[in-house]
Amino acid sequence: MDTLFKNFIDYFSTNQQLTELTKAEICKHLSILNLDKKHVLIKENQRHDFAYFVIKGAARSYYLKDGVEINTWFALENDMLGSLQNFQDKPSRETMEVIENSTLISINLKQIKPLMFSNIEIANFINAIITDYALFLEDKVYFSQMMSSMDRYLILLDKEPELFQRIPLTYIASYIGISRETLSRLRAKKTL
Amino acid sequence: MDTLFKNFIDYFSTNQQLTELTKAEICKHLSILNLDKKHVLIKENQRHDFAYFVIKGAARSYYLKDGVEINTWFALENDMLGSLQNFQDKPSRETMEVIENSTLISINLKQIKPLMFSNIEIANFINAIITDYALFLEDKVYFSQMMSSMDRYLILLDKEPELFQRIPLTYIASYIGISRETLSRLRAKKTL
DNA sequence: CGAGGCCTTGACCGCGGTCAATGCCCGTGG
DNA sequence: CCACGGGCATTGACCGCGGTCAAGGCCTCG
Repeated sequence: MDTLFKNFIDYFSTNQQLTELTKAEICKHLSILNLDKKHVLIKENQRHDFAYFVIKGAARSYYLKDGVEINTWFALENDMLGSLQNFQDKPSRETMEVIENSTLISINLKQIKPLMFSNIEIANFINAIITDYALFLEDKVYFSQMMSSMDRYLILLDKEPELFQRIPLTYIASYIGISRETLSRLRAKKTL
Repeated sequence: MDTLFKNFIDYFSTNQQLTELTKAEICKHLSILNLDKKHVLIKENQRHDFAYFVIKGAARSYYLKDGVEINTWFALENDMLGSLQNFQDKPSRETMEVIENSTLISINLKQIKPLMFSNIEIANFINAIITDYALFLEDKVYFSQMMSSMDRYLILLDKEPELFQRIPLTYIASYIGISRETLSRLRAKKTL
C-alpha cells in the first residue's frame, strides 16, 4: 500500500482496527493528485464524485455572497476537503480550490459509498470522517455565536497559527466572519 | 415491537432495509418517557448517556452566554434531541429541557454505540442520524452568514411555522441570532 | 384583583460594514 | 537596473443595523 494512503487511512481509523483487506479495498478508490495553485477542485452548484485529503499544500472552500467570496474552510496537511452535499449526491454549495502547489489524495465517493452497506469497517471509517465534520461544524456555530470578533481572531491565532503564515488575511477575515478592514483594525488594536 | 419505537427506527432507516433482528436489537436500548414541561433532560457541562426522540411534545436546547440563554434547537414531533459531544463521551455544552408535557423515546448511547462495530446495519443507522445532524449544522452556518436577520426570520417562518405557534418569541429570537427586541421590530416592519 | 410572563416600543450608542485613499512588497518587462 | 503595475494590508470617514436599557401594554392564572 502506498505510504501516503496509509496516512490518510490511519488518520480516520483511531476508533477501530482495520484489516489489511479493508485497507486494500479503500485504497482501490484513492489516487494521488499533484496540482498547481489556483486549480479548482469542486465548483459551486455542481455534483462531484470526489473528496480530497491534503498530503502537502493547502486548499480552501468558499462561496459567493453578493459577489464577495466568503471562505468557509482552509485545508492544510492532513485535512479533509470536500462537500457533504456531494456525498449525498447533491450539488456542492461551495467552490473549492488549491491555493498552494499541492499533493492531494482524491477519494472516489461514488465507489466507496456503497461499500458502507457491505463492509462494516468501511461504514465506521466513513462515520468517523462525518462525525469529525459534524464536531467541526458544532464548534464553528458555537464560537461564531459565543465569541466576539476579537475573541474569534485570537482563538484562531492561537489554535491555527500556521494559517496566518500561509493564507492571505483577506481570506481569513471572511472565515472569522468579518470584513478585511475590521480584521486589520483588530490586529492593530491587539498589538497596542 | 412497540409501534412508537417503529416510528423512530423507520425515520432514520430510509437508506437501508433493517432486518427484524436488528430492529429488535435497537429496541432493547430504547424506552418511553413521559415528562412534564420544564423537566431538564441534559445539563450543561455534564456527561450523559442518553439521546432523545420526540414522539409528542416539544423540547429545546440552549446554552448560557453572559447569563443569557441562547437557544440552539427546538425539537418537535419526530425530531432528535441530544448532544454529539455526549455521544463522544464528552460533556454536553448545552442544557436541554422539555418545554411542553411530552412523550419521548430515550436512546441509551452507552449501550448502542459499541454495536456499531459488530452490526453493520446499526452502524449505518447511527451514521444516518449523524449525517442528518451534520447537514442541519451546515445549513445553520450557511444561513447565518448568508442571510440578513430579516431573511432568517422569514425563512424560519416559512419552513417551520409551527415553531411560532408553540415556542415563545423570546426563545426563537436567540435561535435566529438576534435579541428579543430586534425580532419584535422585524415582525412590526414585515406587516407594514 | 394583583403578579408574573411575554411582547412591544422608544432612546441611545457602539461595533463593524462600505467606500476610498494610501502604503508596501514583489514580479515583470523595458 | 529601474519603473511600473498588481496584489494585499492598512487607515480614515461615515453610517446603519442591531444590542442594551427602560418603560409600558396585554394576557393568564392563582
